[in-house]
Amino acid sequence: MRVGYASVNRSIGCTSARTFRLASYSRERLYETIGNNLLCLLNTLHHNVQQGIRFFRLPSEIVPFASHDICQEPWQKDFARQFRKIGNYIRDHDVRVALHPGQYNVLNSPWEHIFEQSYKELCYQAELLDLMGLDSTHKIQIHVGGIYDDKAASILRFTRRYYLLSPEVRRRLVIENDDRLYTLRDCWEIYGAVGIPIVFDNLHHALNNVSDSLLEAFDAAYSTWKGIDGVPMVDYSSQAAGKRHGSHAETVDLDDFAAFMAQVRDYDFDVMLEIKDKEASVLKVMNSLKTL
DNA sequence: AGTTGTCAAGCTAGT
DNA sequence: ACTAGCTTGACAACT
Repeated sequence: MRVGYASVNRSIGCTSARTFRLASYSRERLYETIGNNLLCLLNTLHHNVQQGIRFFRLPSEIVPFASHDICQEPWQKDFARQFRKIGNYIRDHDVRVALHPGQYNVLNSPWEHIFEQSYKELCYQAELLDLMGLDSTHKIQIHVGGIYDDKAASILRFTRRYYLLSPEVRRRLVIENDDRLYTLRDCWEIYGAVGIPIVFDNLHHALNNVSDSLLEAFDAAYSTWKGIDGVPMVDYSSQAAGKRHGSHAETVDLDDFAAFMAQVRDYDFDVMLEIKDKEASVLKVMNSLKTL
């Protein structure tokens, strides 16, 4: 089992999510930023590997504005060597990476241009992984989208849009149950229609479910992953004490985590921690697993 | 050097 | 009609 964290390392002093304002866009600014982001990414992966961390969510901002109309630069060609180098490092060290586009990525929007824009972002993210030469176990994870007063119609719209996606995007795309709109059971319905794997999120399930137990939901999500997808991915987070529902805790609660693991001990999966202190919690969890 | 409003973008629920 | 909050963090303009 790999244990990972999202996007930004808190201790090494660089970030591979540097960006800039659209108003200050220029080819020079873009290339300088991509160059720095890729250097930091390799640095981050290296630090992860040295600590035994082999699961990492890449930031969406590695190439800022890549899916925006303003970006016409051939960055794919101009940074091909750097991408290949990072991909080689990932494969050589048995690291798994994933991507998680932001809240503006909505495949099932009734508005065609929002779908088109979301699709462009997915193409960019798939391209990142393709340029690294990574196989289909390296995923892109999204939420189902909006409801628009008609969940059944919106689920149907998602499935229709899914078939419009390129094979390069589809082989990597997975959906996650969210904290308010689409439950694991809703995701399961979509899986039944198009066969897309489901990422189980424990906190979202706790906040948003019909009547399914954690184990029922986990098992259902688990069964949607095929060999070509790699072992299932799971998002794990703890509720921040005293904060509003759904906000992520500052650091992992090892008792909660142990209770979670006790329920799913028979499954092999990779777990992504969505916890504010990032790799610090990963190290805590990895350490606790030795004695579990 | 530190602070804070804003950032390319969508949607929902609550005021 | 408007806004906080979302997987979030970082930029840039101001003290």
